[in-house]
Amino acid sequence: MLPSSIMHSLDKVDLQLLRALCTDPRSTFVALAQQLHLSRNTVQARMARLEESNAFLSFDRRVNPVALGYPLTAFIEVHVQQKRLTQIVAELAQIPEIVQAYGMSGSTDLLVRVVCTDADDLFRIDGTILACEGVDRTETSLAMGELIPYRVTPLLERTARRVGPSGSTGGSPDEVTT
Amino acid sequence: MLPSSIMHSLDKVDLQLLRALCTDPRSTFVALAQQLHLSRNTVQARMARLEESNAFLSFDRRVNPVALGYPLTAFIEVHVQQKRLTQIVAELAQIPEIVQAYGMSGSTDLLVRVVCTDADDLFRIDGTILACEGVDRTETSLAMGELIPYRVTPLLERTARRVGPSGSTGGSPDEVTT
DNA sequence: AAAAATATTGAGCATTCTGCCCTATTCAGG
DNA sequence: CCTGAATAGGGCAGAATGCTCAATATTTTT
Repeated sequence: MLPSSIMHSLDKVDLQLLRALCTDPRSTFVALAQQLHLSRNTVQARMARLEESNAFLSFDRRVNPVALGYPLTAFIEVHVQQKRLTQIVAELAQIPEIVQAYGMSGSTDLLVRVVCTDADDLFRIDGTILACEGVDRTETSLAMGELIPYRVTPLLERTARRVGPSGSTGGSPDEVTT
Repeated sequence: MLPSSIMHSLDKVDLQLLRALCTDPRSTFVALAQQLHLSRNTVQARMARLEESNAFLSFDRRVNPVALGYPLTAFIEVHVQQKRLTQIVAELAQIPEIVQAYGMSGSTDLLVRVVCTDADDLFRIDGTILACEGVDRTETSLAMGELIPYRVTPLLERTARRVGPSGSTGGSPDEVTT
């Protein structure tokens, strides 16, 4: 579930902090303060606020599955009987190789992200998914490579440019002008 | 591109470290050492080794796009003229809302992950993608919700159980027995 | 099996960082 | 203008870090 605690909007300082952390995730508060010409107390307060407002997702996302021995990533579209959706999700959550699942609009019910050791492993996992009661059909696509690695820094930089000195991302970024 | 520097396999201690970091990403080395009954130096050496071997992906992945003002996530299957794939990817990388793109097997050429502010924004981004020379067709699916939030901890825990006291994940995890 | 290489341990030191407190100033909203 | 929130800068004690070192344990190689 998406967090429901986004209680404040991010201003330029927040964005700069996030950007700096993307550059060096182990930055100390002191270093961040120097880099951004802020007081250390401010960095501390801002970071606490970002934590509280769920600006940071889980550390899991930084763990490279390849390093764990799971070099393959696949996306499985899962077509289900709607009335059993909740149970199915609970069952899928018991499969460790399923690292994420979205409920989707349109003709796909679930988009399931899977990591696996090899093609046979993928086939096995697919079978496990299909064995769940209420799962009608799956369509598997193997990711051959991450051509654009996950990044938000272009967004951070653009949004920071747009909001100006002390503005915030309240509402839609596109509504904010410099 | 996937990192090509996975030069060593993770043993149980590495996995436990990663697991502990998933629980508390701001853990100090001292705290980790106490928690795992290790010497602080060992934690330090292990963390350095994990860093060097690309066990950690970018911090970007921890930044919640919702907090940035991008509450919607969508997956766009992009069908392209193969010979222009490289140029297309370069062009797609110029679009900040595209946060990730996989080259896929099968009938889908690219799976593009997009964050956006609303449905109109998504429609606009889709148009931008379609405007790239060599892009034939797109199919957009809107993620309605993250039913299983991204997690690797079940994998970490299972692999740690499997490898025993000092084993490692060299090769396929399924080949390792306790 | 023995030797060599590597990893771990625990101790230590100087430096830096953190959590927290405090007061003064600035900023933003009514 | 007033008020509350945020920022700044200073401070303190304790904790953490980066690094060194020698001894020990473990793993790998011969």
